[in-house]
Amino acid sequence: MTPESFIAGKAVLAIKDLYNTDVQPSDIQVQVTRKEFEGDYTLVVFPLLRISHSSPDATGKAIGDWLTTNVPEISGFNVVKGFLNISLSQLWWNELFSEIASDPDFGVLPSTGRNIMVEFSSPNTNKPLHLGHIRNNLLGDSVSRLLKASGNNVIKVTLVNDRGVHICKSMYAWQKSFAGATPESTGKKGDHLVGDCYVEFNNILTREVKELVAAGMDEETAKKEAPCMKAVHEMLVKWEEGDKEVRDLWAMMNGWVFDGFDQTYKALGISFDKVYYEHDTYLLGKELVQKGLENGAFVRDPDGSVWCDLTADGLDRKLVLRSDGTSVYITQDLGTAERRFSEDSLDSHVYVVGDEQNYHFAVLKLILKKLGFEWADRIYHLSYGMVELPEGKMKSREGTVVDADDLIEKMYEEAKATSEESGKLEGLSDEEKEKLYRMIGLGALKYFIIKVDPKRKMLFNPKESIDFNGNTGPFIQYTHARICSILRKAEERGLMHTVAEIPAGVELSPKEIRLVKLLNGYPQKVAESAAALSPALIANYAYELAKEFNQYYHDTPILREEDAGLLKMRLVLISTLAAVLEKATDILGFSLPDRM
RNA sequence: GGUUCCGUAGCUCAGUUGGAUAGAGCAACAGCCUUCUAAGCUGUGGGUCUUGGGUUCGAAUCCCAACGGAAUCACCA
Repeated sequence: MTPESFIAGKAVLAIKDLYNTDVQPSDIQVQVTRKEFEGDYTLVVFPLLRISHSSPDATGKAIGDWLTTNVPEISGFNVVKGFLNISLSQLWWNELFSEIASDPDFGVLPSTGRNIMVEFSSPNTNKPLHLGHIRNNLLGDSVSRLLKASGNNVIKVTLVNDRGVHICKSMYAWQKSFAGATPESTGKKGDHLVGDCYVEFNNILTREVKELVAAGMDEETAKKEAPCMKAVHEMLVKWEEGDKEVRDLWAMMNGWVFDGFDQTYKALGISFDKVYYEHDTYLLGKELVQKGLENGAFVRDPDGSVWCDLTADGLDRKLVLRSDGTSVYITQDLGTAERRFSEDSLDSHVYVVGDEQNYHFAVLKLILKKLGFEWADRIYHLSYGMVELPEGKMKSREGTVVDADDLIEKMYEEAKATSEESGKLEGLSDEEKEKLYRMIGLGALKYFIIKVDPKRKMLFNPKESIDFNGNTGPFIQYTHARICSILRKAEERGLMHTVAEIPAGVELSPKEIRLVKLLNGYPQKVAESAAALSPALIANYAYELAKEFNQYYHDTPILREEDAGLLKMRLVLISTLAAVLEKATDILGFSLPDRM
């Protein structure tokens, strides 16, 4: 039981006794007392005034008196402007502390038995990953970990967009300008090579459009009539027909890209349980069109196209099948959703996709509902904002994208430079050092991305890069390293630190109580965070906990403490802190070093 | 134009069922390493929470309007 609910429960009894009125514990507002006031938890009395028919102060005092008299765990109170600040006894804190410290599964929520699929990353295979993809990947990975920590079975999947015009463009440009070039021959990572082809295609297109416009054609038409565009569409048709030459080229170039992506995923520490490829799934959903026509959800226009009318829901009419009988993007999304829910017995499905597709997902859910799928309500679009640069959106054509591989490497370099400067890593092997630099660089990057509320767009300034001081991943890593350092030294001295060894009657200081309070809030934070699909809440929690420890560390002796009981208690406390920090950052997707 | 989202310190961001004097980090300035790791700690300055109304004991938070920004509304994916 949390202290909040404990106090609320007792307050219910107090109100019954004092005012002869029945209220529910949920009617009682209890929050952690703000730093500047004395007390541990605060009961807000304003909502109770209509029951007490008395002033805020008098009501607070009456309830406070009742609680201190009747509840041994409550040791005192004060009332400030309608806020009843309650202090809990040392005994209470000792018990709560040992409960938390002795539970190895603290913060692991009970199993829900629910199967949740999380789709994220879902890259196109015509260019390498950039910072925008990093946000998607890190969010998806972290949300998966979060949902798992809250007791769900999580299936991480990605849908690779490996077919379509975009990849044909790269293929065409390769034939035209790069024929024969391979990752091996150029020494380029495969996805980057294919990305170069894509850029080259745009150069060709621009050139051709310019010529056509110079010859008197308007730009719109020129973009369609350009020889390279026509060639690309021809290529797409050939691909669909299964033309061997086109398919071979496609398979080869996609292979390069997959190799490149694998390296990036590995560097980010990200993996999937299942990989879907669009060339396998893009025809799904057609049978659902038939179903929709039968149950009246869809209508067929005279030209043969099929639509879903969503105007009654405040949206537009949505095309689900072209007049030529081919499907559109949403058709395959309908089909894949249906297939996944039945194949994997899903209870819900989270799609990590940028907020530019909010409309698409609103439409998707609505149509699925109209098709009669009750699970449509359990589809969640984890919509996140774009990553912007100081000069605005990233534009691959203007060369303003922040490349994922470059950024990861840069973070590693900075971690290395900072570490070498500090000179604290003496005695570690080169291999261990390398591992550490990677860990710190990745921690900095991941925390930087994850700490921001997903739904907000965020800004990345390449010039300022990502900090290693202050509210950052390395700060949390550093905190952990500090704790480990103390525990190492304690071990060298043969000092054990188990809850059982703490003598009875050891008193927690106000700062220690603050730490226990924070620790105590962790499970609830996980639950809240999962409900909101926002790992940012965990990130902020981890920072708060680390910050609180550093303040505590600064003015509280641990190994130098002479009182053996206090020393034991403090060792237990800091090892519990380290454990919770590890759990929290594990959800965020990065690791904490033992030293740095 | 319709719909949706956003607007908090110079900058980047917290602030979640409405609660006390709106908080961190960065940047600036002033301190703290002979003492458990200074990637740390302490302090100073910095705010019309875009604006104006409303709801109420109480609003950054909820409602309405205005202003500013973003996304989207394809027989594209």
